[in-house]
Amino acid sequence: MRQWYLRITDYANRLLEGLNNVEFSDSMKEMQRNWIGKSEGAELDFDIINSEEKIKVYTTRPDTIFGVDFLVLAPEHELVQKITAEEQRSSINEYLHYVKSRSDRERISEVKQITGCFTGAFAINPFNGKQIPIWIAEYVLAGYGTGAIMAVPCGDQRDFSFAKHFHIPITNIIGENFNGNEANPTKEAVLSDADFLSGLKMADAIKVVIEKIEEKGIGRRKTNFKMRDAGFSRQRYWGEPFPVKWENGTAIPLDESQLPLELPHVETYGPGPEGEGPLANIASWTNKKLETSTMPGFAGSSWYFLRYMDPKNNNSFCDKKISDYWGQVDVYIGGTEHAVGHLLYSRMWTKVLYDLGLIGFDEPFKKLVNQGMIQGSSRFAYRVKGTNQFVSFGIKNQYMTDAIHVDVNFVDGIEMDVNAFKNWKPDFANADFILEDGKYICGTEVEKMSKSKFNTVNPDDLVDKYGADTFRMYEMFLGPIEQSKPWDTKGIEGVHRFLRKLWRMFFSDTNGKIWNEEKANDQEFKILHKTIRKIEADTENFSFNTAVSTFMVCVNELSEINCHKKEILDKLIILLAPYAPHIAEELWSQLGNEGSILNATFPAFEEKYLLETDKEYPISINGKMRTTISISLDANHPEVEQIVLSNDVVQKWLEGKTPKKIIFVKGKMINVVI
RNA sequence: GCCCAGGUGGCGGAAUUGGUAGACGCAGCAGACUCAAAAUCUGCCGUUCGCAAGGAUGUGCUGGUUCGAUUCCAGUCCUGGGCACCA
Repeated sequence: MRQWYLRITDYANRLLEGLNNVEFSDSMKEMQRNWIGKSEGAELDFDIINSEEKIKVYTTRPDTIFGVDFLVLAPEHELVQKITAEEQRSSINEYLHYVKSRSDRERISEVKQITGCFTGAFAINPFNGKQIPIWIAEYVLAGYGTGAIMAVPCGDQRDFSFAKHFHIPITNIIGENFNGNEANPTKEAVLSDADFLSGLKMADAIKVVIEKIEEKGIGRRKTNFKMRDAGFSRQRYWGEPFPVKWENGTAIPLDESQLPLELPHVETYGPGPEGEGPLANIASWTNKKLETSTMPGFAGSSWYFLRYMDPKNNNSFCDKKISDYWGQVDVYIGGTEHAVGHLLYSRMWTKVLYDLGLIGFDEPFKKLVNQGMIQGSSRFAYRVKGTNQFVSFGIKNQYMTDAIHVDVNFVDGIEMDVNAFKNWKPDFANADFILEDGKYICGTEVEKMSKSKFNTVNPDDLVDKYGADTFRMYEMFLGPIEQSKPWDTKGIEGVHRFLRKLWRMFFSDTNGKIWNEEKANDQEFKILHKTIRKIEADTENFSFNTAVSTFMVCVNELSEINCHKKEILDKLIILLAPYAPHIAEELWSQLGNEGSILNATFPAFEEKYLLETDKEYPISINGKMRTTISISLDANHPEVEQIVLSNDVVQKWLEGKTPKKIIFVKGKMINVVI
């Protein structure tokens, strides 16, 4: 069946280069780089004895040309039949039959198995005229490079194993760097017994050989990519239809006036007569000779963000003036599972649209944030083999046991409620338990949340109990957004207490309203502006866990000095609104403010409230912190030295000696070196 | 095997360019309030020696650079993730 392909390989290099201009995580960039799989090397032609044909090999290590002991073709290579010698033909055919019988799965899973077959033909090393045997083997892939390699057993482990297995003599070109027991893939060794390359370091020899190859006209510098073109048709109904019709085997694009092409109504979604998509069953469709495959899911997902900018436009996918205005997506949040799919395709489409002049940027997403997964923390009980007896975690090693997932909802921390366990499933009704210290302790493991692992926690239950704000803030408080971490329901109390404490700054349980309209003092402004600065920075950095802790510190500090002033509280709850929107909105209204807090102006940070005249300097003796001294920030080095040396603690450590040196970093620290 | 990220208290984690390690929270311990409970509040909380003051030690491990290293460098171990006969 004919299939459509997206020629993404044409963009391989630009997709690679473009990674330098986007803010993706290192691991995300690495995944894309691996997938694109750029490698630089050379193609090299080998003549074949008694044949007009040449074998083109691809190598990243042309420096090892004098260590070539054989060539290997992929079994699917087009020259295999042509060059095979008569006396080898039956063996070769047998091997080809064997390869064909093996599924991809087997080929991948039995990687270590060495198989191959000699063709009976010989090639000639273009540099020294040496005759080298030509083999075929399934470890060489038809789809990569030229489907043929030059094998250098002293430098490549697969080649080495192959040579050993088939008793092919090994040439050593790296002297004592090769020990005869395994290949050494180094580039640092100095070449020997390698003609004009002898004495050169391998890494340097690469360039020399490539120049020589091009000069002799027997090959060329060549870059290869692992990435393949992407299959772009699906034999399904749901998907954008291709605006293409077929005339005598030629695909003709529909005229723009015939667009948009919409999916026809169908009664059933069964496949077409010859395995095509469901559209092949629709006469009104096939009569027009329209393409019956549809596009895959990543077609639409590659450019939807552009359509969002201009969703009602009937003339174009998105007016350029509008995409110029909105520009790239500033922040894209998603999982790593899209690394080599959607995120690569949409980068390519954006480049295509940019090349066509239809948009003004060639990377879709400026910044990508991969949120971590909230994992489950599973609990296990240990059943003694062949019994209905369960042994506590700490003493389970005295028995042969099977671990069984236990529902986390009847385990408090790690202590299991044995009665709840008995009632859980009929099988366990008569279970008995071997306890430690009167308790049944469970084993734990962090895994994906999954019903089958009984480690799921239902957010709705928690929202019912604590409210959406608490739940939302606790999720943020758990840790850095990019990190996966296990859910721990116990910790949610802390965030809940914080919100209650916040509420008590406005209303007392006994006296009702306690917030007031008094003027705030410098100390209160200092606390507020310290908070504004930190919240602004943390929010921009997606450091939500530290932002939540900043709110806690702020409320702790304001409570300590009994601040209930609207002037301060107004600003605080505006900061809080993105983190705990419900309570912030409610308090905003309770404070008598007009309208929604969402329309309030974000408070401006003012440095002046944080200016200090003194600094509590840490004083180190030989790099170890011993005490602190409060010193004016204006003090210069000699003044500081005098203050420090007259300090009792410093005097004690000096033991009458004179310090060798006093290091003073203004506004930071002081270190006395004895 | 190759590549990437990461190893900090009982736990989740903090430490913005090398400058007071452990912020904030959970759990725990002791206490206040209460008939009691809940709620709230106070104190302690890396390890270790010490009644205390204070000292020693401490960011996976071994070295190095530095007045000073969780932070930089080299090596090594472990965990998580990705890729994998890609020549």
